Amino acid sequence: MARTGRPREFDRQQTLERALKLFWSRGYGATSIQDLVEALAVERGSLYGAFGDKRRFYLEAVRLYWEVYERHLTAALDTAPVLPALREILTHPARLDELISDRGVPQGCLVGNTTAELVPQDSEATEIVTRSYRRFTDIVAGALRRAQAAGEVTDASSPEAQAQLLLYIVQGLSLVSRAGLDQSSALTAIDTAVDGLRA
Amino acid sequence: MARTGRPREFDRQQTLERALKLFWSRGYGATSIQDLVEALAVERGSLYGAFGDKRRFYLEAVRLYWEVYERHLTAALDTAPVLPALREILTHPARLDELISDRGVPQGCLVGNTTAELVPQDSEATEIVTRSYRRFTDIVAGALRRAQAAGEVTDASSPEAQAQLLLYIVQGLSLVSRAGLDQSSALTAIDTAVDGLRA
DNA sequence: CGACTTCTTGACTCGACGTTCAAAAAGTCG
DNA sequence: CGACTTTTTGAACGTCGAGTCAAGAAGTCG
Repeated sequence: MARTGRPREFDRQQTLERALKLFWSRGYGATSIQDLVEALAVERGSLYGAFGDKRRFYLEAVRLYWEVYERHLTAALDTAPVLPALREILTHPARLDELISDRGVPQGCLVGNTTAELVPQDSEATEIVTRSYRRFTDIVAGALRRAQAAGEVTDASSPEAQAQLLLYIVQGLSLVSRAGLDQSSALTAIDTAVDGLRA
Repeated sequence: MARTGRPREFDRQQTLERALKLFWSRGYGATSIQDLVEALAVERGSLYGAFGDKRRFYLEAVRLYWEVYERHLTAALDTAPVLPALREILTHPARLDELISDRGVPQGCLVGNTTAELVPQDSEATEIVTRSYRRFTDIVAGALRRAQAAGEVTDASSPEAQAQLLLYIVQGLSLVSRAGLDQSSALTAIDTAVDGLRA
């Protein structure tokens, strides 16, 4: 099956990453196709050709966001001890360095933003978000289970309950931070949470 | 100062409350003036006359939302012991019974939704949201301080840090719940959080 | 080269949205 | 009643957004 026809002039992956940044900082509804055309330097028709309509484009960006985040999460928690890694994860709820190397960090977590804007009305978005949350708790619970067995984390609660609580904290922090972050009070709150897990 | 002119035919407060419900369930951007006209049974011009433009209308609804929530919060925490009340608050993050007596509960917390949608772009929304979060932590920290003094809550962390953490948890729970709530796992996570505060 | 396929470009369509406005209606005040 | 004020009503306006499309460009294949 030979590839024929005029070759694409832009890098699809790179364009998707740039679109992700824009969607991330402005949200789905507030980002117009025109904004994307200007920011990505790709004409409307080409975007439609490569990514489908706006909704599909956005959902693909969200999936990419989560893939990157999940890689970071898994890597960070694949070490002992777990609590310092957890603290790091809570401290940088949206630090996807690979994607945001240049500008300042966009606001909040894209999965959380999607939850606020499209869930539950959009069923496909709901599915993506639900799966992402599920993955988060599975990965974190796994790490906590090992840490409980190692005596690092208290077994007063199940790893699943602890992981669920951590999901709430990450998402809450990520959301509330949009309104302006008092770093020191956020850090002491995070320490309070982490200390609560200590055996 | 006599009131003259044609009297208003609709109840401003009641209309504001109904608009609040609509904004709450659909969000700011996704709620059109036409939606409001139909749901409130008030014509466009009358809405503009009574509430100003859409943005002012929405912000007034958010302010009302917070006033009601703050009353509930203050009342709930004005008792000892504090932890059961806190558990209740976490369990019903958006239970404003006065406003939503009929239909099902709209999704999430309106202040949190506003944060995701308008903050930080809209400075007035940012101000309202910031003040609401500040009030929450002040009220909760006050209750926790009394509870620490009474020996009910651990003093391993400051009341302020504990309150900040609780803000994250409430907002995170409220947000994540939009994607579908597994009641039992949410409850055990909440219990994990509350148990972590126990002295 | 010539047929074929895919991508590019930007003008265009079409609907939805927030907002305005003029005329009529319904009160108060003297 | 008649002057005055405010509200009601719904049509109209201008803007903007998502999505389409036709014509041309740039490749591959035989």
